[in-house]
Amino acid sequence: MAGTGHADSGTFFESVFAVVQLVPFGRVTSYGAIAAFLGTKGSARMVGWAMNASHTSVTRIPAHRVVNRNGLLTGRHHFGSPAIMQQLLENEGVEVKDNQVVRFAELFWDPARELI
DNA sequence: GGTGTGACCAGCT
DNA sequence: AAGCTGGCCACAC
Repeated sequence: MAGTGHADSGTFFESVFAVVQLVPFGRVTSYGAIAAFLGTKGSARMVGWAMNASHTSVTRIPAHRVVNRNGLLTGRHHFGSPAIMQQLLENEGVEVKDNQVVRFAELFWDPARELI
């Protein structure tokens, strides 16, 4: 309580973290999909903002599996190095080219469709 | 307590 | 066709 620094103080963040952690290995999802799954459709920005706090969470969040609707690695700059996100994705077998996930439609993991 | 911002999305010009 | 603005909600100062 008294969120003085504990990022887990918020429910929304925990929900986002939980969904991201549920993303299978070698799969990717989008901010809007998570937002829609949480019921806050249109608030995809909050998901991205939650990801920003993901590194504050004690739990390791595979934020590299979260990309924008176009499959573009928009948040690559927030990993400390712009190449880390792509490196992590390629490490999982996800091919990335031009900061974009190849076969994004096939690797796309929708929580509202597969998680249920 | 109000204002600003943010790793987006979709629509309008 | 392409660029930009608005809108959405939650967190920090």
